[in-house]
Amino acid sequence: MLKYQQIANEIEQYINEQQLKQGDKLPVLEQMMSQYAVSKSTITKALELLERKGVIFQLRGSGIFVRRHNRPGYMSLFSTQGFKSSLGDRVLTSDVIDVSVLKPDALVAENLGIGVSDEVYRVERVRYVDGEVLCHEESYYVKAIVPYLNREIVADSIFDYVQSALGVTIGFSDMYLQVDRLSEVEAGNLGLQENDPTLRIETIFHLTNGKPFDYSRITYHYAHSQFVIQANGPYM
Amino acid sequence: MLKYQQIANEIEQYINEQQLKQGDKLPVLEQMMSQYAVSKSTITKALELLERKGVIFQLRGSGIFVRRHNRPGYMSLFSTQGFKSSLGDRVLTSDVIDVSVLKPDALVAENLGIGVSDEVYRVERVRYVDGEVLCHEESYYVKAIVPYLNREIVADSIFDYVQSALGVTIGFSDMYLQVDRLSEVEAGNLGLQENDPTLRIETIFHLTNGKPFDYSRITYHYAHSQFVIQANGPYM
DNA sequence: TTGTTTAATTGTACCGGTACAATTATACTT
DNA sequence: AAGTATAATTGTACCGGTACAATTAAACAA
Repeated sequence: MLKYQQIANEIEQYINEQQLKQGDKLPVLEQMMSQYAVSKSTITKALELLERKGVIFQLRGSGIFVRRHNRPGYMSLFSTQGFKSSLGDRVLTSDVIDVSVLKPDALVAENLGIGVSDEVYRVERVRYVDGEVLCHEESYYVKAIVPYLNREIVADSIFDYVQSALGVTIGFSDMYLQVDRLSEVEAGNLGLQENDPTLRIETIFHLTNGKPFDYSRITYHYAHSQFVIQANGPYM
Repeated sequence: MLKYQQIANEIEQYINEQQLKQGDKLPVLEQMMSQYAVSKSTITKALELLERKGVIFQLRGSGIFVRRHNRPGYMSLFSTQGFKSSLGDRVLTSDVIDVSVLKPDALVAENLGIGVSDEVYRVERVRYVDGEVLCHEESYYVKAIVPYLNREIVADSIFDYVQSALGVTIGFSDMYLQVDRLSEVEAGNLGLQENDPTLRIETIFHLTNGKPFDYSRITYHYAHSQFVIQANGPYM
């Protein structure tokens, strides 16, 4: 692991351990430099990472402070790798409905940047938080990149598997959000009524080299899905 | 304006002018260094800014490439300053319903980190894109920070005013998303029916020094609001 | 042709430095 | 006490450098 990542983790851990709150001040840069025995730019890089994550904010001439939202029960939309990290002590489970290999339809192929004759894995599952329905997910993985999946892998975290076993790293993703009503079938999946409100999120996940490898459509149960986004500055 | 910001703008402009598409390669770092006559770290900083904005992605050993989503009609959730920038050629207008000074209730005070006896501006408006209802907004500004507002300012962009006239700069914001049904009153505001689906977004905007200055509640018209989020890497 | 090794390309990590602007604390007025 | 100039604190912009890992291209072998 890179130095600046490691340091970022340690600082975040320190904040949690000390139970620092919104506005609390962290040690100054120079102290951190000697504390971790690295150069200024490495510390700066670690802090920048934490700033992007929404953990701290920095104020020139003043110091480095803890930033923290204080609404429990909201999931971060950006725990790109599943929701694991932002769930706290809540338990995430999945019902796997389908894992199969097939040829994508035109829309899926388009979103994955492949041809309709290239194969994809189709995964369908319903996800629960503490036993309550969170969402229904239908996702497609490019088989050339993810050559093998099974129900065990899919029941756990697909992203963990892809990263550790296959050694591919996720680069960036485009998410499309939309509010709509549920169809009859969708309502059945979520234990709701037809025409009930829902949040639909389509996401295209790309590898670091820019190639799409996963296109997923998620419909959220409106009552059990609340999201928080911590945005930074005018430039985001 | 800072060098690296300026350069970031120029590169983005270059991409637009040349109509570069997803995956197209930009000049290599070294060439950019000489092109803009700055050091490597300044170029790096500019590129990092563009990467965060979702304009490019960088691949070590390979080059710098254009990243671009291609779905028209989706607004970026992160044009923190109103939606101006992501609207393209569509026209944003507002009906101002209320601009008044009052004492906040407990909830508003809590979110703004002030007391119930401190004054706030209350602004209520309905916003339209190309004449169609986009959302209903109710927002509260800390009067100590934004000492004056009127209907003209509010009809235009409040954020532009706050930044240019008052010289305060927006630092970061926490957004809370939730899907729900509309109440009768809300439905009236948006020209919809009671119980129709909606996306509610509460946002707390902070200055660079971490102080909240604006708390807003927006309810979106489900048919006219589609959002895109361009997320970066595992660390977001 | 197809795979394999080697070399060139290219962005990133990390170092260490100077200058400076924003904030905060201090000393000094009035 | 209350404002005002002054100095100390502190993060950020920007420079220039070395080392290296990931990618790609070139050379080579089967």
